Amino acid sequence: MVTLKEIAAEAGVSVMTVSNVIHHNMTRVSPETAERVRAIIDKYHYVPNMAARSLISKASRIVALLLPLWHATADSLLLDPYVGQMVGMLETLLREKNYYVMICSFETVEQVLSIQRTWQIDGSVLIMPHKDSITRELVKRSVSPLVVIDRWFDDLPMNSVTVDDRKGGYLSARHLLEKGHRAIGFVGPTIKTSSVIHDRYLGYEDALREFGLTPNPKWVFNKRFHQEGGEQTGQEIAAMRRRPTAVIATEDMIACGVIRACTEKGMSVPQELSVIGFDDSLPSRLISPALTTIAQDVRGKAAGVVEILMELIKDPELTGRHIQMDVSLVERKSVASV
Amino acid sequence: MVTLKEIAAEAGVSVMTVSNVIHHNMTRVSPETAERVRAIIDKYHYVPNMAARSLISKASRIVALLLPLWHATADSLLLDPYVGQMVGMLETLLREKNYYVMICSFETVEQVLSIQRTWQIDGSVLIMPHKDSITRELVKRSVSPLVVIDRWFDDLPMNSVTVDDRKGGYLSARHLLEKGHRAIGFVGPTIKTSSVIHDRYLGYEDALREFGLTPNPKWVFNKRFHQEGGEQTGQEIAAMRRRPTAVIATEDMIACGVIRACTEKGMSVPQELSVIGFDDSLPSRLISPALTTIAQDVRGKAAGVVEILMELIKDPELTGRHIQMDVSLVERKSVASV
DNA sequence: CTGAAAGCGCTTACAG
DNA sequence: CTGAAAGCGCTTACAG
Repeated sequence: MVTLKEIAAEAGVSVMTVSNVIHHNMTRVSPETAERVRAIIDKYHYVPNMAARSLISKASRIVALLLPLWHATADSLLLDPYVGQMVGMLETLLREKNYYVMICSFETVEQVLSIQRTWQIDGSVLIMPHKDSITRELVKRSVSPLVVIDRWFDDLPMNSVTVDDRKGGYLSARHLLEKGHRAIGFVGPTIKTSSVIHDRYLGYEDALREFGLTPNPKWVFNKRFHQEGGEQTGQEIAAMRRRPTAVIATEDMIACGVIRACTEKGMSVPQELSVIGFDDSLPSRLISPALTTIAQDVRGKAAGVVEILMELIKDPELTGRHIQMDVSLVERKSVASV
Repeated sequence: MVTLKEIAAEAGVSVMTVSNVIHHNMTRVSPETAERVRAIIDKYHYVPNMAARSLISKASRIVALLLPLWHATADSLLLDPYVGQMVGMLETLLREKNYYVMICSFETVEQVLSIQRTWQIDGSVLIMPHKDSITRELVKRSVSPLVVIDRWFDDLPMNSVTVDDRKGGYLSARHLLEKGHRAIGFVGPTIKTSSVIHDRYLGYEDALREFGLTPNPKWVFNKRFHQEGGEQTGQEIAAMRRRPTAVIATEDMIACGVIRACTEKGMSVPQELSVIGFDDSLPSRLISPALTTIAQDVRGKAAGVVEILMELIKDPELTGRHIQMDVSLVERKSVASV
């Protein structure tokens, strides 16, 4: 590894001068010296030692992407196509801003704080917050600027990018209502623990109310995650005497599971059961019938996160930044008219 | 941030002594002193400054996961479910070994070298190598121990974890032959640039040969990536006068695309066209019919990568470590007998 | 068992 | 325009 000192020696100047050339402080170096130094820098492909810089600046140019370890899924959150997409987008955008990206799965807030302090992390992004209690604690205790994705608490000073979940729930339910459905179910994880799911449920209620309806509790399926949860629900629906004619799912994977299970039980989708997903993730275009779903702008969300993060890094006192992204219905083939 | 110096001051000892306590050099500290120091360390939740450590040790405890930017897909490789899974597994395993994980998408080898040097990266993993030429250059020039996934060059000193691709190709073709198929196509990206695809193709040839057959060039579809490539191919197949009765794809997403396009053109899968994928990734269980595919042990691969990496970090002179993982056929519903 | 000194590679005031 | 000095937080020999 070539160091500033060696470059300085070869150029016959002080390390200070080399440093000034690197930082383009050209008022402090004569053009001739600068050029001579620059040639040597290029010759050795000199790159600065980030550890040394970090030690002085008390910063690191590292952004930590925080991924809660979810006990329900033994494996990393990165298995989720939405998470993969989000991480990929964030990495791309952050690299453009000359930040490095560390991925950190974690179980406890203490672990996060350790990482933030040991590396003097410049900024953190919480992706797929699981339990609200942990998210709240992290918001309060994070020692680096933090942007939370998909969660917002009114009563806490925080920074966040969310999606209009209530509108998402509303749009999907209304779409079904307009197609003539009246028996509309709701499939998702427990409503209690997550405000996101709760908001989508509220939107679903809103739409029903507009048509003078209320949710039928028998058709509200909770505590169901991912594909397995969807399949379980699909089997239950297939076995019902009085079935819903349509369901909305809080996640594409759940919708896929419902469709698979119902299809296997001999029901036809969408003729006998219409299904709407949420996320517009990869699988929604892969399955047949292609899934009608609520699309969120992942690239836009990532851009919002990076924008807020850059502001926070400049001014850590800032707080209360909240970007709420719009959602839209993507009509494909999993909904029929009645 | 609490520093060693502050801890030392409060304990009334030298920084050296605190350092020894932290590193469990208990022969160099009296038990009483150690305990007193430890209490203060705990009280302040002291964590070492990695930048300072890195500066001295010329190491970083950072492993870089290198993701080539593939121009075909504008977005990051992390969109690929296999990549997400691999990154997630590697992160989990590396964290257990007290390494931190940086994700680095890159276009040029120079970019990788810069990152490795600027952070004094301890080890690197190349995921989803795209062009063999870039992979070879990286193998030659990497300034940190490098493990390549899914690619091996006999003529280069390198370290790698691969999958028995030839066997994978063989298994899928033989499965179809045993089900009575004789008109078997092959769908994948260009064979030329990638040894992986080439090996799968060779395995496909092997199986055909056992049955006295040779590939029909009209049914070998190249230059096709991901779902779009699959759909394109599916449309071509649907439009053919003489169609294959089955195809093997080099990637689940391609298989999904073929199935979708053929289904939309009114063909039924598997009755009119049997399809086998490769990877056993998420979508294979999501689509209907569920995809028969070649499964690879991603967790095992990740474990192999970490194992080799740890050896290399201990002894950078080591080379030629190559783990080849077995593959197996996962039978689901996308293959019919003729 | 304990500590003073030197130094990792860089930047930040401060002098000239 | 250029440089000598101090110091970021830690560890590594070396003394006592």
